[in-house]
Amino acid sequence: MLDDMGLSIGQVAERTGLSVHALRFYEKEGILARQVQRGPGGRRVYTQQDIDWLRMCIMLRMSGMPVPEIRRYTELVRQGDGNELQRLDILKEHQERVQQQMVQLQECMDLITYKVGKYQDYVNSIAAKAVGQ
Amino acid sequence: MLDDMGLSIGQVAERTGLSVHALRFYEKEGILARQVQRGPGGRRVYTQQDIDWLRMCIMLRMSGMPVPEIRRYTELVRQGDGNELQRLDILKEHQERVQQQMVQLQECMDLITYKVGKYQDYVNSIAAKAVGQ
DNA sequence: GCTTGACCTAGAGTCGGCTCTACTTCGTAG
DNA sequence: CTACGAAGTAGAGCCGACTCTAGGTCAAGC
Repeated sequence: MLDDMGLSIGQVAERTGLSVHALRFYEKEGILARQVQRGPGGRRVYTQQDIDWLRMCIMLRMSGMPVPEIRRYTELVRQGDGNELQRLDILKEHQERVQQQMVQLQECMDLITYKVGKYQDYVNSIAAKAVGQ
Repeated sequence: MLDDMGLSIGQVAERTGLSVHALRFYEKEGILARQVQRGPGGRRVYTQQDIDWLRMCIMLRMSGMPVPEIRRYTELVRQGDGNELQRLDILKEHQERVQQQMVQLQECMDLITYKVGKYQDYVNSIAAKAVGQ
């Protein structure tokens, strides 16, 4: 174990649900807001801030933002103040896509629910017949 | 052009938004409810029913059902009456997954909306300052 | 002093879902 | 008759996002 501010890659994996492989992959892909510190033996030492950032990245990924776009966003954040408008653009664009995704998903859900209803009725009617015999 | 009940693969591609490649791929994967008919020269001839089925498959795919599971469902339908309970199970399970997906997506949306709001405020405040100068 | 386990790197492999290539066969238009 | 376009087949290739392998370092415990 490391001191209370420093977490090993294994601990971060536990806390975020990502695999250690994925964590190294994300770092290589440049989607960590700050350079990960290294401890003795070249081991990665993560902070709570890294975890917070990762959790946001996980949200972005879950909602379908591709890794390269997360990288672009990360780079803006790394560059510091002055590019908030660009960050906002990326987020708004993604928001739009997520919105569309949700609409689509709802349409699918409606169809599935309709079919489930139909099959349920049918199955029930068969069961009723069997009982009524 | 074929007579009014028969559609070529190109026409089906247009009508469904799938590529002709995807249509052949779907057929090879066994996710067409009925064997596609063949016309002169071995060309595929689709019916309106095929299109309807494809549209449903598209919905299932869009909502994340993997091809092998669509195939399982398709096989049940092809087998005909008597397995409605199994079909219902597949649909219900998928419904559950879609439901979870929607919840997750909503969570992501909430975070994104929160961030967009924050950045918007910030950007507005900068703009206001610039005007006020 | 040897094993174990968590970590390191570089790079190869996997998986799903198409997408594309190469080559052939038609039917129609010029 | 030649060319074109749309179709056919079999199978290779691609892309994204991991995931895993091989081979190595190092500290702690037996």
